[in-house]
Amino acid sequence: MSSREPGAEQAAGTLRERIISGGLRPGSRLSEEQLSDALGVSRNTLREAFRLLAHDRLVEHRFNRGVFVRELSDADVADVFAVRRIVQLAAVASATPGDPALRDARIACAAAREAAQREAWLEVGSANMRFHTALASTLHSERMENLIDSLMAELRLAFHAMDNELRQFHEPYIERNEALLELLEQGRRDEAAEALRIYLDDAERQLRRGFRR
Amino acid sequence: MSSREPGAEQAAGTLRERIISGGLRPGSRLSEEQLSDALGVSRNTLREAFRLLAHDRLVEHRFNRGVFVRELSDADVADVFAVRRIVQLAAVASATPGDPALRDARIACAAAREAAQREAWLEVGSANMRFHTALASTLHSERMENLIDSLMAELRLAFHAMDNELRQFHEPYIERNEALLELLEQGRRDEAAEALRIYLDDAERQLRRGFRR
DNA sequence: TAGGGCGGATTGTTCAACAATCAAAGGAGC
DNA sequence: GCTCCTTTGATTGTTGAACAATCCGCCCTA
Repeated sequence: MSSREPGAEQAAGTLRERIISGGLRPGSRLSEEQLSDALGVSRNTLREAFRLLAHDRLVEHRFNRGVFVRELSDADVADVFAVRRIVQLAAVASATPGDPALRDARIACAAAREAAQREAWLEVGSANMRFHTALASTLHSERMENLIDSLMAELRLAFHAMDNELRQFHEPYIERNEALLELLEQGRRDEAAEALRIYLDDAERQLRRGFRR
Repeated sequence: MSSREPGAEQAAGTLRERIISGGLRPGSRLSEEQLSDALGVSRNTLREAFRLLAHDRLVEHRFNRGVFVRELSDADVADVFAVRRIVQLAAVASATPGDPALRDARIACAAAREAAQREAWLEVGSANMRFHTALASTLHSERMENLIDSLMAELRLAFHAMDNELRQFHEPYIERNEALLELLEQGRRDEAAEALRIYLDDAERQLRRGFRR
C-alpha cells in the first residue's frame, strides 16, 4: 500500500507524523531544499505535499517566505472550541444508544487506557481525539466528520506547548470520556450534553492557559 | 492587485469563475495541457491552481486520471443540508438584533432584489448565498464562516443542473430571506429558527428533485 | 544610532524530459 | 458474435535544472 502511494502524499504523511509527534515544532520553517533532499522527492513534489498539509491547517504558507509549522494563537484555540461546541453538542443531541459509532468511541476509550498504562501521553491524546471524532460521526455526515478531524489535527499543535504537563492534561479526560460514553449508551442525552459542555469548557481553559506563554 | 497575485491563484480564480458561471460543466475533465496553454501558465502552476479548487470542492482530483469538475450526488446535497441545519440554526439561535453581520445580510438582500430586476438569476443565487454566509457570521467564528462559504460554493454546482428552472428556484427565496432577516432584527429567534428550518427543507427538496435526472 | 541600499539565500515559476498509469482499440481464441 | 487479453496511445506523476522575483540580514553612510 505505502509503496503504491503517490509520492506527494507519502511525503505529506511523514511530515504530518513529524509535526504531530513534535519533531517539527510550531513556528519552524520547512525549507524546500532541505526537506526535498531529506525525503528524497523533488521540490515540486514537496510543494504539493505542503499543499496537502496546508489543507489540514498543520502548516502555514506565507507567500515568498516559505511554509511554517502552524502556531496556534489564543484566538485560534477559542475558535476551534466554538466550533466544537456547536458540532459536538449537536452530535450528542442526536446520538442514539445503538449507534455503531458509539462502539468506535468505546474502542478509542480502551486505546486511551492502554496508552496511559505505557505512559505514552501523546498517544492518549490521539485516542481521546479519536473518541470525539467517533462521537461526531453519530451525525452521519461526511463533511462534519472531516471538519472534526481537521479541528482535532489542529488542536494537536497546541499539545506540544504544554510540554511537561502532558500527563496532567490528558489523563483526567480518559475517565470523563468513558463517563460521557456511558451516558450516551444509556440514552441520557441531556446529562451527556451537560457533561460535554463542561468538558469543553475545561479543555479550552487548560489549553489556553497552558500554551499562553 | 491582480498583476501582483501569484499565478496559481489567478489561474484558480478564472477557473472558479468559469465553473460557477457554467462554462465548465460538472463531470468534464480539465486537461492539464490544454488549460496550461489557454491560461498561459505552466503545468506545475496549473496543478497548484487545481489544488486550490479541490480545496473548495469545486473540482475532484482522481489519481492518474486527472481533475474533473465536481458532480454533486444526491447524497452530497443531503450532506450539505445536514451541515447547514446544524450550523445555520446555531447561528440563528445566537444572533442578536444589533449584530453588524445582519447589516451585511440586509445588503445581500438588496443585491438579490436588484439582480432579480435584471433577471440575472445566477446572480440572485449568489446574493442569496451571501445572505446565508452573512447570517452564519453571527457566530463570529472564522472556521464556521469558511465552512459555510465552502458549502455555498459547492451548492452552486447543483444550480446548473436546474437548467431553465433557475428563476423558479431562486426568486421565491428573496422574500423569504427578507422575512427571516426581519424576524432576526426584531429578536424573535424562535420564529426565525422555524422559518429557517422550513426554508432549508424546501430548498433541499427542490434541489434534490431538480438535479436528480 | 537611524536609515538606506547591497548581496546572499530562498521561494515562485517555467521548461523539457522521462516514468507510471489508465482507457480505449484491436486481435486471438472459443 | 462474444469474451478476454494484449498492445498502444494519450495523459498524468515526478524529476532536475534553470532563471526571475522577493525577502532578510548585513554593511555602509550620515
